[in-house]
Amino acid sequence: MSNLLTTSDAILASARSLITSGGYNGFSYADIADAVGIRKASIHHHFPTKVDLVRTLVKQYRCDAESAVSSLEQNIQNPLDLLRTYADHWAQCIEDASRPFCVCALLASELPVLPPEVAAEVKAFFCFASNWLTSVMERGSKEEGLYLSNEPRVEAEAFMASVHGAMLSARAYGTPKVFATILAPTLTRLSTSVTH
Amino acid sequence: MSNLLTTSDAILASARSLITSGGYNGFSYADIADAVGIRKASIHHHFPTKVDLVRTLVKQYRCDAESAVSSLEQNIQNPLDLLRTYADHWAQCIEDASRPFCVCALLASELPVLPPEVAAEVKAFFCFASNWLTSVMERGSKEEGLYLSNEPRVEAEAFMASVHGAMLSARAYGTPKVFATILAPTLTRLSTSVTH
DNA sequence: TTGTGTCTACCTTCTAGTAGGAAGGAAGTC
DNA sequence: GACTTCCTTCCTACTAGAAGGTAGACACAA
Repeated sequence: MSNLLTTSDAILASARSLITSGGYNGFSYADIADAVGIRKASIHHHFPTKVDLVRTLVKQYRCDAESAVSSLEQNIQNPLDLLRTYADHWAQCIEDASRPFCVCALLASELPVLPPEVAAEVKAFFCFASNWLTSVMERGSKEEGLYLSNEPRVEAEAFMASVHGAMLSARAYGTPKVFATILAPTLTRLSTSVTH
Repeated sequence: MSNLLTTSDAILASARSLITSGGYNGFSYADIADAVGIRKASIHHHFPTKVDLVRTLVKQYRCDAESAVSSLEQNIQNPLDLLRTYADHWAQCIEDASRPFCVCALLASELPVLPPEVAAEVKAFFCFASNWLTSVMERGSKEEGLYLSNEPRVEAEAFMASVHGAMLSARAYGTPKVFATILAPTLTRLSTSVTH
């Protein structure tokens, strides 16, 4: 019941935290029950099956990202600043350990064993992120601020891959700073071109 | 037993394939028993616990990588060619779907819920890969062939992150070719520097 | 009086792991 | 050669606990 959020929200929040730790098969309804302070059966009332829960979670994650992106676009016009803000967002999440991993990046690694409904939502997130980054790259190269060496779509995919790979490295080394260290050169390269 | 490999090798091979599909919590001894054609209890004879099995697997994976790298170094001198071969290796694995993911990259995403012994082996692999790539970058910038915009260590980490992120994208989109598409610009950038 | 949220109690299936025995080979002893 | 002993490998049969999920009752509010 509702202190700040509804039980259903608390379940989703707990599930997200558990998924970012260990993926789809790394948590159970019992774990959520412990974290939220209710019984397993109560979770089934809100989300009849685990698939329902995670599908809802990923869909909501994507919707949140979509609205965050559109409010970002209203506040920041410069494409390079948009990319910087995007990278900073993840850098902060990793430093704070609040949300140390992108839910969808983590679930993507488990894709072959994910229930199809969940897998579809994860794919949809990748498409959304790629499309947005591509649009930012396009604007940056047409207008000003970004120097692309390849087509916008390719630069977008490469940028997203760097972000996801850097998350993995930060987790593997246990040193959050490595995320920013990896991303900084990528951003520098997009903002200017050095001659040899 | 023993057509081409011992039972113990067959178990390890099966476990690796299962881990690359769904991670540490994504497979069970029953899955391996089905795949290898023996009973669960027989697996426990070779690897008393699941931790034993996966620790052995990851350690062997790292040792294989170390010997593969040192034989690579004997055949290929040019640093850029080394990086290209490294990227090609993974591109082929992903295309063939034989080993579509680096075991350690996948396990790294689950690190927080991994048994400590396994987590330590995964970290050791990251350190090995990073050290090797750093040495390649150093040689490439000192001798010839590579144009680095940053310190060798940073370039190495960024390169590794690109590889891991590209694996994730290839899996998410279900299109293996995206791996090569993402890596190609990175290799081009290291091989030459474009002016604007 | 109908719906919502929670509970206890239970079910089935899967989980890693154990106990103990059967089969077979290798090696030593007579 | 025959016998014993040991070791390895695999088996059947089992355990305890965790997994996802269900049934049905209680409380309370609209």
